[in-house]
Amino acid sequence: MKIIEHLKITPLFQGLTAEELDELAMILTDQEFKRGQTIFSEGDAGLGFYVVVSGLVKIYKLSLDGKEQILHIFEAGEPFAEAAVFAGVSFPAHALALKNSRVFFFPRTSFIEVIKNHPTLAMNMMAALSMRLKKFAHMIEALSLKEVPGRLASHILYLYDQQDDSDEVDLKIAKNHVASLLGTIPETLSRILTKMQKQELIRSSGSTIIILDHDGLEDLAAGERRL
Amino acid sequence: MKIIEHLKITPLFQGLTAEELDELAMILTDQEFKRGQTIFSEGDAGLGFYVVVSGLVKIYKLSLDGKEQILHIFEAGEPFAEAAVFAGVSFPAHALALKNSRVFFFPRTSFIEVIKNHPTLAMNMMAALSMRLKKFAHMIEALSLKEVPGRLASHILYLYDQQDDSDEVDLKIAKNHVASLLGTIPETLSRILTKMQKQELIRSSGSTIIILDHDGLEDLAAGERRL
DNA sequence: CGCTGCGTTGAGCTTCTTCAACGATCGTGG
DNA sequence: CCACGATCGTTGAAGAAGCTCAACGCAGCG
Repeated sequence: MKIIEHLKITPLFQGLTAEELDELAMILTDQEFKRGQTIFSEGDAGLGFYVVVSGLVKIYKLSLDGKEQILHIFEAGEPFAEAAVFAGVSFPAHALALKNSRVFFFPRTSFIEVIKNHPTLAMNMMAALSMRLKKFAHMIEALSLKEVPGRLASHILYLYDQQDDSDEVDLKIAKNHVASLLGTIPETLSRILTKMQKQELIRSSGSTIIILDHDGLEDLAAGERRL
Repeated sequence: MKIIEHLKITPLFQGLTAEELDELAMILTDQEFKRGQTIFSEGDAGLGFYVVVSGLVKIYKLSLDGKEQILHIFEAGEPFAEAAVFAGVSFPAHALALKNSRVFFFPRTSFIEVIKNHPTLAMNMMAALSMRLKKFAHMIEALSLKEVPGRLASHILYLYDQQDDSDEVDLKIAKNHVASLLGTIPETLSRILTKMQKQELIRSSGSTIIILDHDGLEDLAAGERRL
């Protein structure tokens, strides 16, 4: 698949003319990362941002004693590390490929030149940044106001909305990572999944969750019920 | 003080020409809120964004059982609720005036017209959104990877950096609110402040903290030490 | 076949919250 | 100016939630 084709289906670049897409294609670098490979580390100079073409990328923070908090998991079509470009700072987190991944890299200075002259792109970028902020606000709320069962229920329902149709939801990442995304540890996650099964809220096998009691999960997510 | 004067010293509007500032002045509404008054509530339609002219505004989330998590405290010159404008969604949190406050309100549609034609403003806005994201990422990291003493130490040092010069730091908001900002409750905060005093890390009287042991606080903030 | 990473379960412990009581402070109205 | 209520702040005792440590099963893969 050609570069332009990929750009065309990237939400961030919707509404751009063929010329604008060409301009972007001129400045980007096509990069490959193997599963487990680091894309950048916290503190690295933010010389540009990325768009995932294929694969899966996690953005995460580490504490001194090695505990990990995942901030994002990005799939094909999603940009990441854009904030570093505009804030003009170093990356505030680590990025690692969870699967073999292909990404486009847009160098900071060239991209700024492009975006200055293309209001549509700027509007798209502001919308993308705003959605990120909303997601983060939601995460802060979850971490501070909800207990782990609530966060998990909320996450399962979020996945359900994303992957519409059936009651069968795919976690898409290892339970390990789900724990880190929810701000807890694998042991706690495991225990809570077991409890949820005992209460007939879900059925879990491998990385597939079958939702048995929708309303029950909603109540948990809202904090109106406990396990 | 005239509206234009206020706009001129607002960081978000730095680098704009006099004509651009005039355009902005044309579309804004000048509003006053008394201490304790709600500016908007979670779920309200995001019809525009605000800039604090004077006073103090808190942005916060509430849980069902009434616990509060503060996302931001904004002072003069800072914009808030910009994300709702570009994401085109309802406000994801509540806003309330902590002191009698004056704010400028910029209606969504008019502002979008302006920003489309003024790249400098767009760049400033992207920078502002990016700084917000960075702050949120930091908050998520703190909530998930640090314990309360670490978060408090980190917050004190943050204030210290903001209010340069002396070792005397002003919390600027009630301890109540500090607790909510750090994702904990007043009781816990109080106990930890007491412990920090006993260990000669700080001296606390009212809303003023005197830093006695800088390195000790750094170590706490980094998680290399406990109380 | 054995290794490594993932997942589960149990026991004990730490941290934080909850509940309750009480003192201090501040602003307001009498 | 004082009295009052409201908000804020502190301290104690008990309980809950989640983390640590440890052991073990299981699967995938070289």
